[in-house]
Amino acid sequence: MVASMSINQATPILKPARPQPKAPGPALGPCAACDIRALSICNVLSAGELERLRRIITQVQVDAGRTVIEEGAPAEDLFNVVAGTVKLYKLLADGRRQITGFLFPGDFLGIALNDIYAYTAEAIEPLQLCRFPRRKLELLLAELPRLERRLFGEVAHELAAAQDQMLLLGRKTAKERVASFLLQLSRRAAKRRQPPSPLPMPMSRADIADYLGLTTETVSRSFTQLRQAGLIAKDRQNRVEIRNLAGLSALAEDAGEA
Amino acid sequence: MVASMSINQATPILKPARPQPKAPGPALGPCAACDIRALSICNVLSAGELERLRRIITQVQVDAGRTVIEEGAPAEDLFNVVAGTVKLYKLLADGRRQITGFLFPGDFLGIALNDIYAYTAEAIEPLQLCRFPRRKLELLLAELPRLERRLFGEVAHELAAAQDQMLLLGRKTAKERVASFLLQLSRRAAKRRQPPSPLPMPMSRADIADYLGLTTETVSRSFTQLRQAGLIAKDRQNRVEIRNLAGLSALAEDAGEA
DNA sequence: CGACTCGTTGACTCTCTTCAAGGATAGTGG
DNA sequence: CCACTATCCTTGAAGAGAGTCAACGAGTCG
Repeated sequence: MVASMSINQATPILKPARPQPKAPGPALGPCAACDIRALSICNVLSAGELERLRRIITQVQVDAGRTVIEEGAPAEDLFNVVAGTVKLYKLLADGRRQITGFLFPGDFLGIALNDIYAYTAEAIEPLQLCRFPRRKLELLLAELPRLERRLFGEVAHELAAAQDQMLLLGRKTAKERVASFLLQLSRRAAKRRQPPSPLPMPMSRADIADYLGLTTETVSRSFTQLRQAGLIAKDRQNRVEIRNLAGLSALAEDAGEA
Repeated sequence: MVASMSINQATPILKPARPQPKAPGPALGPCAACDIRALSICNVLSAGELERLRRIITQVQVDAGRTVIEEGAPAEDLFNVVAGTVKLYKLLADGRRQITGFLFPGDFLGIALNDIYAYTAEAIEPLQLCRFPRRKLELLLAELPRLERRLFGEVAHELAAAQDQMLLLGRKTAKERVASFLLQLSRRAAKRRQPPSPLPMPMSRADIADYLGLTTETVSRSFTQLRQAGLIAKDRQNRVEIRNLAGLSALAEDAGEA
């Protein structure tokens, strides 16, 4: 029974982009210099196709704590995370919150069902985003089947992750949940070509709790238990070091997981 | 900590179809007589397109308790549920089970990520399925963009449902979970043009428990509470009647749900 | 330096689980 | 047709894991 009232007034304000620091290739504009292109949906496009995509993109920035999209609002845009961390969540009427996912650079945001966003997305860290107007993107998708396929794969991937999370929320103990969470962060960091072990933790304990279906206290206690068991450690920057990957995996993992 | 050992030996046996009772339209074969076509992915296809799809379809039947697809197995086929009920689940190494969804006639089955099924699908009732070989279907999708879009929508829908379920598993009480479950069944029945109120319950208490992240005992007790509160009732066939829709919704629902 | 937020830890509570038993229903075989 | 068994559902009593309430320490910011 967690309320998790964030004090931040989550007003959806998207700053228009700061003037781009003009990358070398003038044709591709910001895309040429984009260091997460290889991770994002853009990675299936040829130079010419990328240029077409670029034309409908707006670069936007979002301050930490601000809302990018809001549950129930008309789904007018989709986004690609270029830099920063995002949390997605749904609320119950009385304020109970469930975080359904965290997004990192390269991740895609905004797939909606009935032209209505099904969840809220809020910046944990200052964000750099690529914004795609939905209408224009849909027109483009009809002409770029590879991009559409890529997007399909993205959604299928999210679905698989959601199913893993259901297993976690429905059947794992607190300690197992935290272990699973750390391993997930580690794997995703590795995919972004970042070190898998001293893990930066931009999200708060409350965020982790609302992601894992626990309370901040229980998350904290679980961290302590894992630390005392020698599975993890913390450095001064509050990063989490994985000391015993096998042990952590044994604790977290289900029958067959990636 | 639920084990939910089902005794049934879940061997994946797909019976080749019984000889089709030859529907009037000879061209469309089984599709012409298919009474769930309007619900399924087929509903976006013209007659000619449907015929192309039909050519790659095999009709199969599955006995109750048998496995249709198995977590970890190579994803060679996709299916459309024509008749019967399916449960999808994932297992932990020690046998704990999480049911990630139930499928009813019209629902689609088998979207996989890395050509590997991410979950097991088991028949609750005897099934009638349309089987699509994945390879052939993929080739066809490239030529039938409408079908691909339809499938995309299907996956997006599943994702949204999964997010709702995460909210349920992470933050709702036992009574709220059961109420949500009943409403979900009711809505889906209505979509299939079946009466939304005396709800047939083909799944066992154990299945419901593993779907809601509870135990059979807690599910049973919650049912009793809802019954005593006058929100639901049961008839002799074990169907659940919704007596107070508003009350049930108030109990179940989050901020903004369909 | 004080006010604030965040994370940690402790003590107690409570919801749900676990363990156990009884009742209902369906299928089987004498 | 009626035991007899097996399975499922329900109910009760006791127990445990996580939640709630509360306090304290550490780091931050104005």
